[in-house]
Amino acid sequence: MLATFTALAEPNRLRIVELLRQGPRPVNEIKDALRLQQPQVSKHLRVLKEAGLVDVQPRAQQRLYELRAEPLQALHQWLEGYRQLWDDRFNEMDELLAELNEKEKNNVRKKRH
Amino acid sequence: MLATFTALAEPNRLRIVELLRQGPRPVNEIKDALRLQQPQVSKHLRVLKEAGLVDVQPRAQQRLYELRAEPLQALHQWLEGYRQLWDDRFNEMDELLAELNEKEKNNVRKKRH
DNA sequence: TCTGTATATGCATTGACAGGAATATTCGAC
DNA sequence: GTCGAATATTCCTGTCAATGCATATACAGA
Repeated sequence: MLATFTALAEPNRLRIVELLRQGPRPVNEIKDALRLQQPQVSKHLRVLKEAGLVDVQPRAQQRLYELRAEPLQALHQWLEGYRQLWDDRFNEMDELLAELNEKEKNNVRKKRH
Repeated sequence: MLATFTALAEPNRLRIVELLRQGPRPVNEIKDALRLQQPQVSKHLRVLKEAGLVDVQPRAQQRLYELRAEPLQALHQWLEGYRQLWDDRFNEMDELLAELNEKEKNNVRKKRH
């Protein structure tokens, strides 16, 4: 998870990932599409690869880089654990709990006096 | 998006977010739970706040920090755009496209000869 | 108003990392 | 095996950000 965030926390790497969403690309195409220098592209791709975000397949002297599903899927799943923050179903549950808490407070007050 | 990744690309900040998943917490509680020094907690919370990931509500001299839904939901949604990478429904579509491509290639060959 | 508690900020140090330029490697074509 | 195209690596430099420590601010209570 951390590794994924770290890899994506760099503007050009994020752009590369967004580009690769449309399919595998050789280094040169990435370089042209994003107006980067070739060495920087290679370096960013290295980082992305080490983070497991991309895979390479050699095609003659070219290297086709493609997105890997796993880390992104894992991230997606991780966020599911936070769904309660915005999901209505859970907001209803919140209200339910709030109600229960209200009653509880009242009970406590009654006991105190 | 980038801002969210940047904010979460730091181990202790990620831990803070994961802790806050269980509900709002004052600074001191975070500090104790994660064994950090109070100033660093405040600083990390500042970054998280500037990234829109948390909100604060003063409670006397305490500050309750709580997660905000929006950036995480946005991230979740962003990942939906990559779902095709792992979603079976889309894999089937891939196969379909691959089939079409095969046929196309054959057509091209026929035209050439 | 003084005190203690909770939190924030300032400053100095340090390490990580991105960019640029030059160079190295790989591999197919001839 | 030489050449050129595609890609990777190295070295250098500057910048940014995390940490530790010290200190400042905010606020409640006596």
